Amino acid sequence: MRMTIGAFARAARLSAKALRLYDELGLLRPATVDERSGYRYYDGSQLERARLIAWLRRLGMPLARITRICELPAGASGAEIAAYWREVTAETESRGRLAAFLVDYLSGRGHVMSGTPMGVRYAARADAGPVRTTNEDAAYAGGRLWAVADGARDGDGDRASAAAVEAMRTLETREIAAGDLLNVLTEAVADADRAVGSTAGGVTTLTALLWTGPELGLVHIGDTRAYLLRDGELHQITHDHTQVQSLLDEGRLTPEEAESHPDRAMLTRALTGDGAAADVSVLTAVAGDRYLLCSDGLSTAVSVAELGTTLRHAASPDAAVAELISLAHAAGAPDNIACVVADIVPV
Amino acid sequence: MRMTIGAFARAARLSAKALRLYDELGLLRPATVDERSGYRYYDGSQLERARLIAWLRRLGMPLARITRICELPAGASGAEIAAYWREVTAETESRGRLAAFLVDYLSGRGHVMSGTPMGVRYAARADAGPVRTTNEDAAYAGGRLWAVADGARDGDGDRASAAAVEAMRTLETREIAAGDLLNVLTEAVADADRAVGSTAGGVTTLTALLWTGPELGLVHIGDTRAYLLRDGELHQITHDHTQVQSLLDEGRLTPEEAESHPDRAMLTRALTGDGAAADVSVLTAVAGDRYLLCSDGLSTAVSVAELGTTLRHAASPDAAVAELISLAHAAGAPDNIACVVADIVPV
DNA sequence: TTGCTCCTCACGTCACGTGAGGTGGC
DNA sequence: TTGCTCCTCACGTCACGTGAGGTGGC
Repeated sequence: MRMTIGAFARAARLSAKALRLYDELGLLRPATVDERSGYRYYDGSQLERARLIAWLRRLGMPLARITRICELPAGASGAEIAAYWREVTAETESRGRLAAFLVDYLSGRGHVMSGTPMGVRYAARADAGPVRTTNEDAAYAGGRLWAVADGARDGDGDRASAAAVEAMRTLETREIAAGDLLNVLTEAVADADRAVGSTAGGVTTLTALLWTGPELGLVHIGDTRAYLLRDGELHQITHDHTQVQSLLDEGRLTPEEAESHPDRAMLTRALTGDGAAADVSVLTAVAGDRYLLCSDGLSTAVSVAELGTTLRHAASPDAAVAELISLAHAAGAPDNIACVVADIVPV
Repeated sequence: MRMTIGAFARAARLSAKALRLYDELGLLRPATVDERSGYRYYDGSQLERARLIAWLRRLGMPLARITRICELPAGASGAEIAAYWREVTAETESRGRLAAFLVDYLSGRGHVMSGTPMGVRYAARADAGPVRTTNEDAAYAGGRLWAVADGARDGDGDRASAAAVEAMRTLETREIAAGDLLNVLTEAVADADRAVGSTAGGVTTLTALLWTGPELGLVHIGDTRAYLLRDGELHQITHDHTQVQSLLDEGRLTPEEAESHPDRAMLTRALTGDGAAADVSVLTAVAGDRYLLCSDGLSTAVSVAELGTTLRHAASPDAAVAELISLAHAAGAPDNIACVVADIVPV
């Protein structure tokens, strides 16, 4: 069935202008072109391809990628489209995190109290545990930066976690302009990710806090965690990047099922060296706050209730870290444990 | 603090080229411009605005909209950004539905069986129920189209549901090219939405099936439902667009809590006359399939188990419709009921 | 013959990136 | 004085939309 460009455009729901462009690019050539007049004639059998192109354009796919997909057999092209859409979703999610942060930041602005000047006290420990002889966990606490990282057991995990924490340590001395905290943290994570990439295939989680006055920057990727004890109540302030947490979020798993899930440790995000998608946010600290950063070696061995009790009663960060690690040992924790406790105190 | 364009660009994480454009557009003017050399000088206090612009650009917001947001006070600008992001999310979701459909379609292509030629048998009824005297529900069944619609009780609901179904009826006679079913359905929903818009503020749900050979187009928006009985098993093939369903999906509600939720009828999507976001998909019918379309008047009064039993045992679509409606009456259903049953039969 | 459709330029949109070629400031 | 930075064009990118001005086909 011979169709003019106009008829074909209407049937395929594309503009004539677009069809002329696709002809020029070689993406969709007319069946015949009249030599004298230059009129393009399409065949009805070309409609299927034209409609696929129209759909993919509506998805926002660039023409270069559409060209590649059109070369593929039907089964493979479906997989390619699914892959494209996963990319779009991932990118939208990462922009969504930025949007959420911005909204928070703009609504909270102006609330900054002059308040009492505050200082910090802190303690850190990375423990190989009673069972393992190697330590893939890293912990660090300094005047401004507190961090834990948990390297994957297979491969170069110990070096990956150490490299990530080491990269973050440049933040200890870096000057940070007001309002630039989020940018600085994002850059630091990118640096840490590159540092991880330079190990031989190492993978690690990272959870870190950066103290800059009442503002406290939080960076998080993987299943290490940050908790805040404020006014006697313990809050988990990070969200695990694990398969199990995703299933929980979607309501496809109950908390009880999650605890005994065989793939409990399967991460959905981590520092791998090829582009980090960490959560980055900014909190406002209050004198009296006590922060806990820890690897899953602690959070799976010790219940939230016990974490809370210990943090409430420990006299100092040092004491808290020591007690938490002996609690984990008492529970028979087979895994490495990284643990940092930091207090915000009036000065 | 006076800064050159280069220093300011580095601090704000924008390019010098971008800053020159923003100057020209009036979005971000330099504090001073040297008359002789044309050099731009910025003040440190302008960094906050520059950083906000940089963040919004990273979100993908057009400069025109950024300009409007920069005029707003901090609180209002947060709300505006949240509104923008909701738009982005809604648009991405609608593209995501298209992507999912495309992937399905391309993986399923080639599976089309030559098989036995198939015909259809169908019955429809819209019942005012024993309690109500008005009927906001509409039901229709013809040789190709089967549809139910449930108008909102306040306002022009009866006319809205009738208008939506009436608009869809043009599909009964419309010629549909192979592979064009999705486009045709999308257009028909847009027409139905416009028809609803021409009633005085009416709002309605719509669930419809269009029979075109082994392919069966499905259109769905709101809390009317479609079920499929195949091989003795009943499947719900639509997903309610209600608040309660969203809470269920997010795992914030158990199925038991959902049943007694006070806002059970609160819709998240419907035909309102200002742009429809209906789910559109294509199924492949099999001889022996029995389809049920119904309004919530039936699905809330009669359990899924009873629906299944009735559909399994009824000898004909007519008998099934009659039995389902008397079951609903027996359960004391106070609401209107729209109900369509259609069979795919070998000929 | 009259519309309608088709053709090819060519410019506009959007928000820049990336030179080219020249000058100002320390 | 030597680099470095700044300036203004100007073109390229992406996928078209929208004319202008002219011609082909029934």
